[in-house]
Amino acid sequence: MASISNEPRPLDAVELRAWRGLLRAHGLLVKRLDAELEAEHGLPLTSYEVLVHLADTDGGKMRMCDVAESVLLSRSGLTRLVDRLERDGYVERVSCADDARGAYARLTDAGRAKVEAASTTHLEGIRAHFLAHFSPSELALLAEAWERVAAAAPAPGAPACSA
Amino acid sequence: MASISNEPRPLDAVELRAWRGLLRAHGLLVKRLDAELEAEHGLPLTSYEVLVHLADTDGGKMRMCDVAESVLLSRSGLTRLVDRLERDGYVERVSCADDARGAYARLTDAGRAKVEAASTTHLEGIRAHFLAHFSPSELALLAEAWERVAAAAPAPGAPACSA
DNA sequence: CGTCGATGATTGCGTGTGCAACAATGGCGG
DNA sequence: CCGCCATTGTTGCACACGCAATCATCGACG
Repeated sequence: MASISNEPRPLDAVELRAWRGLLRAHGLLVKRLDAELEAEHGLPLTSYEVLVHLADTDGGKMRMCDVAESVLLSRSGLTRLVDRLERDGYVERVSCADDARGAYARLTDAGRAKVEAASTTHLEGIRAHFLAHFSPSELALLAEAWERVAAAAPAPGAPACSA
Repeated sequence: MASISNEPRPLDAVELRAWRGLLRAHGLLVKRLDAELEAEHGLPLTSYEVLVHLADTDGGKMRMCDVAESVLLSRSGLTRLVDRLERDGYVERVSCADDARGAYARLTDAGRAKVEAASTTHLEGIRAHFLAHFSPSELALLAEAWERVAAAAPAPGAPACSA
């Protein structure tokens, strides 16, 4: 790419639309998907995200800090969130044998049922509100690009606890 | 794996990476840019967004509800945010003559100076962490796509007060 | 001209989240 | 083996935000 000077020239129109569009589209999408999930399943989007990440693993359990990194939450934030999920019976904490400090969040049967039920409508929402606006080749491009972005933006200070 | 019949087919790998990548990239980007802005100018990203939108208008003033819609905040949220910006001397409230209910948020000289100073580093951040990972044609594609997404996801219930 | 529903802005309250502090444990070097 | 620092998870506190209620005002209709 053209070497960028530190000159603060403003963004051109396309750059501006690409950036602000990201902010706006993301905000609208998340708000909408969260509202749908909340309305149809009484489940906030962040809670759903946690359950999905757990469901994607063998045994449906993950270390707390790994979950936190996966959903971009602070450890304290995840503690409270798992408190709520545990109260609702969707996950349970299990201590792990090899590290007495650590704790797993493990999906319960109810939690797995919940996430499967919620997935149905959530996936429809993602398709309708997001995927529908991109061609397959555009999606492939996006998938690649996000990885470039994420790779260049490491989670601050933490290469994750299970690195 | 549980055999589910009425479940819509799950996202394929590309769709999944496109969607989760959006969530993750957005989260990382916003966190990083917010941290930079906070560190170098003591200005949270949301506050900066408000100031920028004001600076983009003639006279540097906007109706409160328009600002709220622009930055995807609730009216109450914006009220508090403008409270803080006013306390810091970056904006001031001015009542408008033609609608006694309404109020403008108007950029002060200090606010304009602040947003210009912050823009310098913020634009660098956007270029370095976001724009740098896309080619010009990809940016053009994104700009278009976000508008399709946003057009299909109207702000719930409100076509904006100054529509 | 008076009334009524709609709209703009603010406030009370509840909630979700991050930061800093803490206790418990792991892992490493002396 | 012991001491020292890093890491994990939790808790206290503060803060930003949304929702619902409220007040003032606008616009329209009879």
